[in-house]
Amino acid sequence: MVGSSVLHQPKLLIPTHGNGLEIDSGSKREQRCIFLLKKCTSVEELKQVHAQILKLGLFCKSFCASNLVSSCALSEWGSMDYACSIFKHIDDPDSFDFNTMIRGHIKHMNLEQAVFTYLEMLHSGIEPDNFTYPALLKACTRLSAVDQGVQIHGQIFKLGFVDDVFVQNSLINMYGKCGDIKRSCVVFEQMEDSRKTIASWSSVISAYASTGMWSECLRLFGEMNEIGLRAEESILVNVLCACTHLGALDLAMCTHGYLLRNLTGLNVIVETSLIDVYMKCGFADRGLFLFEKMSERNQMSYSVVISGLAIHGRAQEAFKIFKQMIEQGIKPDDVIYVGVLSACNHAGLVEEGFKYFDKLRFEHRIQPTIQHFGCIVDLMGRAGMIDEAIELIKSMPMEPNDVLWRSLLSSCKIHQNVELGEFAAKNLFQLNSRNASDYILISNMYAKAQRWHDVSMIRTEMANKGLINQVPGYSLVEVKRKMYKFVSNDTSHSQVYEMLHQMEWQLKFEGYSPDISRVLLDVDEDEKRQRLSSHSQKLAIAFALIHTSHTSRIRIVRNVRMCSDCHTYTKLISTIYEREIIVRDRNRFHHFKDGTCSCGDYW
DNA sequence: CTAGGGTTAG
Repeated sequence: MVGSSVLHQPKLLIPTHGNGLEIDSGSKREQRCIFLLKKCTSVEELKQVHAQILKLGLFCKSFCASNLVSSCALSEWGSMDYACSIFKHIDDPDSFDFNTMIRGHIKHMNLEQAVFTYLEMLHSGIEPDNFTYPALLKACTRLSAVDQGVQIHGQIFKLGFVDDVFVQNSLINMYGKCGDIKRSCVVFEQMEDSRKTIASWSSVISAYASTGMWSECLRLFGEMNEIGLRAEESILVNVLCACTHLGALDLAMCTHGYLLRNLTGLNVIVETSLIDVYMKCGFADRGLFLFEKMSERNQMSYSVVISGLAIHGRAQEAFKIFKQMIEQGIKPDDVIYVGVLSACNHAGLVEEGFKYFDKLRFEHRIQPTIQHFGCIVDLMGRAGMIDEAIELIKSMPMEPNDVLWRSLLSSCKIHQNVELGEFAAKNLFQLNSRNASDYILISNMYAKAQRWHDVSMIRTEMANKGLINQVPGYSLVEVKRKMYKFVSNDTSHSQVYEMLHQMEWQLKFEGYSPDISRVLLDVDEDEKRQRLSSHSQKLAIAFALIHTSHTSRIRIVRNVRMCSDCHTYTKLISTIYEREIIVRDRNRFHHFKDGTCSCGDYW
């Protein structure tokens, strides 16, 4: 390395002999020192410059010591131990020196040390300045210590740094990362638009993203564009993430285009986000295509592809890529195993599920999480191995959660095992579920077993708990880059009902009759039929049929699982209207085409 | 004549 060979000959850098020293003016020598410090690429080199600074008696002059500390504490190659030892020798450290040390500790994740240094600073009578607070707030962010953050916010007020734009950005970010979206927003709203920097937008958008407020995230992104600010990479990654969760494929594609037009190359994070968004918005082939031509892949990239294929029910491909990953020397972690096991799940591959569950524990020595157990319990239950599933639940090192009991209940419904279904339901309700769909599940079980008395008991219980007419289900559909939301019995789009009517006529010709036996409401048959026909998914499909071109695919995102009537209905619609309909429900994708569904009616 | 502040994926 050029740098180090030069440093082995100190006299070339700082003339310590002959006239060199006397001729150079003092300021020049100090500037030379600072210049050298900037050029250091290792602690070893820094030590040599340090030695020369001491030898020349420059330590106490013109920020030499400060520069030594900052170079050592903040560089990629830095060492906090060494930085501390230099820092100790500074007789009268100023706020800059303390700030540097605090930032160094944070960079090296010694967060307690950072706070300690801050206290030391106060103790020495050095006033914190507007550079101190962003650093401290960063420490709070890392520690998720919102209470301390609030305290610091108070001090910022007192000391009058509250109008500093960097301090404000740090506050927005800190509150956001600590999950206090409200406070985060308050700081953001208090800034004048003209003073908001790209960092302010970035912080608030990522705050919304980390809280899962995806629509808000996109709304702010839109506002930012209106102001005329150009989005940067990290914001676009958050936007993609929002698209993933909302199923906004068109917007994701625009964002992809924007990235290609405005950046010279896409890094791993951006590429991984793109793959994820395509996979989870029902465009698996494009996600796969991007994955294949990635130049650099990491654990995350494999993870999104595997879990993406899983929700599309493409288990064999997921297994293949999992194998490739291991061959590449990338270790699977617990999240990737959730992907692999859920691939087994969505395809009903019981043997493979057991195989991977063993591999996870015994080959890769990962502690199974409740999600892994959840996959296996679901797999067993749906294969009819309900007793075995219960044994597994009993053997778990952790308490079973609602997801597990719900899955078991649903398996009992499928296999008509009312006795164990009641057991599962009892456990589920002990976890204080106020989920109307859970009651519907158990009532469906009774209905299937023709136990009408129990059905009505459940109905009464629901009414007592105020769960009737709760409308939890919705369907989102994207038309011309906007997401439209439908809930059951939505009357806000009158056109849709005309369309539905027309669709029903066509469906009748195909031999469809609505399955009203599971509608739990205490209403007459006509009303039941009416309720069923206005399920949100049907409304969304009708809306899309009206407003999109005949050749385009219809994509729907749901927050709950599909009812079997909607499933049958959608299969038929895909034939009658010759449209591909892709529905993402809470669990997975259903790809309807020519009267069949990619899930093979197993879901 | 000094250095330093926000942010990106399962």
